Amino acid sequence: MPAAAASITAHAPIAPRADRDSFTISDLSAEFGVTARALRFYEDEGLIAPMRRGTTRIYSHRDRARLAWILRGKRVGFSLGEIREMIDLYDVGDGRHTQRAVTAERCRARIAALEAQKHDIDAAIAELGAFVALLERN
Amino acid sequence: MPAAAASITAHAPIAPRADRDSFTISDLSAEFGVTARALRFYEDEGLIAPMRRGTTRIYSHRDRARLAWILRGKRVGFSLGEIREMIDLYDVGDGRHTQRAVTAERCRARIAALEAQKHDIDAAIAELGAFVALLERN
DNA sequence: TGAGGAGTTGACGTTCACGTAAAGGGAAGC
DNA sequence: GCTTCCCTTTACGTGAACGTCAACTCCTCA
Repeated sequence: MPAAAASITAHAPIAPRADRDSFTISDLSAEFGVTARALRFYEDEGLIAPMRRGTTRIYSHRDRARLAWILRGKRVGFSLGEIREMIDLYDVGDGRHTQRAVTAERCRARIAALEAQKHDIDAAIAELGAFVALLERN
Repeated sequence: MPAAAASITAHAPIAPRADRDSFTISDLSAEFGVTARALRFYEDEGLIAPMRRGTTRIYSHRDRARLAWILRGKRVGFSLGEIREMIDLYDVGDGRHTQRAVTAERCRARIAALEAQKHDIDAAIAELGAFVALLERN
């Protein structure tokens, strides 16, 4: 990842944890409630690439923020392949103008899909709420 | 399914299609963009139970509305097992009082999970939107 | 009447996202 | 030195949600 690249990790909405500047695999698996196996799997799939001290993985704040983004992507229904695509979009964000236009268009498509998903969720909430009201009306 | 049971199919938000009163498996697979194999799979999993004329499946309006609910449940991230659970909740909605209280509580838990998911989606939309703005700023 | 199309039931294959077991390295503490 | 952890890789297993044949039956229509 080029140093000057616009990166999703620069805007991740998690607390920066200023108390330390690197994390082990078990730190992050405990903090985010995922297994170490999952983190290694994400690395195999090219979603994250921590530094190594020998063979041991050392996660930076950027890695930690990226992990937060990955997990949120999963929660909103993206596959790991889709999440990797979006990470790649961010990482090429400093490319040429036409490339950036394509990237922006794909982001907008993602946003539209998320809006549609919100609509589905609102419908599901409304239906469940009506059912609860029906259950409690007596 | 008891005749007097409160049913999700009574509130499904799809157009009732008054022009006909039953559907074949290929009707529904075409209308909803799923394969016939998927519909048979949902039946194997106890999510839907169309009538039969001989061996051929005949789907009613209730079946069609139920299918719409199943697919929306999938879109918002529920597994087929969870969707079946929720359908079962609806189907026992006319049970005893304590049973209804449990059902309502589980529905509220579902609603809370959906609200959290909406929050994740809003965060993802905001982040993608900020990134698009960054791409187009120049 | 026979060819085609829509439907059916198995049975096995596939992808995704990991879990799990095997086998071992390196450092800390007794 | 020995044990105990934490970490590593490699490799195979697993559950969910179907896809993909294969081998039928039934209906219809030229």
